[in-house]
Amino acid sequence: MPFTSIIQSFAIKSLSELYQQEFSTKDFQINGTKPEFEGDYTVVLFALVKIIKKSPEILGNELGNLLLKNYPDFFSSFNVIKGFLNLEIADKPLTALLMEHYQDENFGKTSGVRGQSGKAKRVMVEYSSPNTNKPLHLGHLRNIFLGWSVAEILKANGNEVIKTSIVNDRGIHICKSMIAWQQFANGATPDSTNEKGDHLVGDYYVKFNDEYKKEVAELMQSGSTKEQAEKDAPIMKKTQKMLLDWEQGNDKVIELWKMMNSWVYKGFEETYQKVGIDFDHTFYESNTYLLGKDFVEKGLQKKVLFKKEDGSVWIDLTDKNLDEKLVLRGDGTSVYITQDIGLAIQKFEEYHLDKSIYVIGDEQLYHMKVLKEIIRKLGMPFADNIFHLSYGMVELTTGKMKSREGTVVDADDIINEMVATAEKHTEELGKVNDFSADELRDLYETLGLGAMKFYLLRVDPKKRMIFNPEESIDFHGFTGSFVQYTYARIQSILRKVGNEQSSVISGELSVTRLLPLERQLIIFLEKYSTVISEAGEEMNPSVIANYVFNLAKLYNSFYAEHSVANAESEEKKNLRLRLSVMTANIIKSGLQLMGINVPKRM
RNA sequence: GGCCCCGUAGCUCAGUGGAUAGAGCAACAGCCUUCUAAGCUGUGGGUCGCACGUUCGAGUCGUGCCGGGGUCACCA
Repeated sequence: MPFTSIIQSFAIKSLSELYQQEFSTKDFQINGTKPEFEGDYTVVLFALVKIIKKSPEILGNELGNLLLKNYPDFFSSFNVIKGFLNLEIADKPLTALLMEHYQDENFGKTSGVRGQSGKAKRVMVEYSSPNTNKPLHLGHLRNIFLGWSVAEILKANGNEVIKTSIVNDRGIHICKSMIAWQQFANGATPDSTNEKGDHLVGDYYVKFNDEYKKEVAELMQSGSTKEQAEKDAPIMKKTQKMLLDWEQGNDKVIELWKMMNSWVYKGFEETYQKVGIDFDHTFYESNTYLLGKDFVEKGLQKKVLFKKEDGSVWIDLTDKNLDEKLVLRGDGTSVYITQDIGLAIQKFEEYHLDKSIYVIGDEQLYHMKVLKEIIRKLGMPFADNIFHLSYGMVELTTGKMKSREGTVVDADDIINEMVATAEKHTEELGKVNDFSADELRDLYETLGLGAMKFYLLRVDPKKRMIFNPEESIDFHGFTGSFVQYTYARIQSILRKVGNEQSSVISGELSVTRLLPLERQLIIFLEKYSTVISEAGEEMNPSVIANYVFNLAKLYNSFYAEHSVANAESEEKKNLRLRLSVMTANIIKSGLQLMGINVPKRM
């Protein structure tokens, strides 16, 4: 049980003893004590004043005295300032915590499935969800790292998690790349051009738009209106024809489609592997896009949906401030939301989910609200367990990224750049000159990817972020590298004392008096379980990023102040070694929840 | 225009209704013959967009306004 919960239950018991009535956790709160005051935890007394009708000073002193008397092993002292009862934890529970958990690599995590208090047990997290007409960019990376990390955090909270992606592999935009390739590529393939497949296909998507613009301009010059020109442009007509051919299963078109998509998948897979993320299952839109139609039929029967004269089907959500929304075209073909309805339901039915999470940008908030509302109106009991984990767009200092205009930060480019920057920094410092080529490559990737993932995850997901391509991502300060560096430092100490495996630190802890930085560190380490559950509750990896950074900072202060290997006594050395091992374990564990590895040396 | 999100130091961001609002970057001043200086210590820098309101107490909650963004397609 976390310290705050322990203190809370102690306080409840002592309060009941003092004032002969029942108290609950809602009657008062426990905070960490502000650094400028003496103590570790603070009971905020104001709320109790109303219940007990005594001044905060009297109340605080009565409670403090009784807590000290009832739990002399747990508390060592207290003070009351204004409405705050500050409690200092005794050294004993702190050293006991250290003894018990310093080697525990799963400290703070919940093992097994958690069943209490209605928490979801079986959770699907959908992320990445790319289109197959262009390569991944920086915005996708935010999505991917966020989704992957949230999945790991939910696992650490005791949930069973299924990671999925839906690949948008059909539709007019795919046909654009295909047409442009037919027209301009002269049969170029990834092999013949030595280009990554997703980039090759993306090039022809851009090429399509160039050509399209050109044709529209020409038509307008010979007298067409803009609107008419956009309809008449030959390349657009060919593309629309191709989409129809695809839907009718035209062999040649399907063959081309399969070939180009396979290039893209190979390219995506390469990128996923490089950044170390994975999926348990992948859905393809070409398999799911017809799914929703049955439910539209059902909705019509139930009178949840209605048909207009032209045959198009709609849902009226004006009561929810969401307007009317089209769910099926007049010609009976699906729109975006039709297939989403089908897949959303299929997910729950096939996987028996307790919760279905979609990691999608906040531009689709409206869409996801509508989706949820439609499913609710269709009478599906799980509608409330659909959760849109929305995140802000990544923008550039020069404005939005637009793949059609080529103003995107390409995922592969930025990854390579980060790894290269890590290499440059490492060479300048010259601390690992004895590493083999393989070890160096691993280290550069650990550092480069670590910096990038930390950068994208350290901010609250719902905030949009602005990336300046001129300034590369930092390796100092509030960064992945800083945290990794702290880990490497600790490994260095352990190597020095011959305990690299961290398993042969011996001796009981008999230290009677902890120094301020030592106790601060232990108390901070203890918070880790609370941090994991908060991150899970909020589905927010930045909670972990902030914690792990502050832990590293605290350890570095401790490191500068006190020697571990040459401590003033054997007892102190023992204590500090354990403290270091536990810090390293938690850094490693926390970074792993963000998909970041730790280096032994850097 | 309707609905949704954001507004905290020069910049990027933290801050479960609680004490004198905190980090990082940038600037300045110190610290490597002692466990990795990708580090540590210190200094300067704030009308928490504005105004009312709720409360013992508001950066945090409510209402209104101002500024920025998103969205409201028979696109995906």
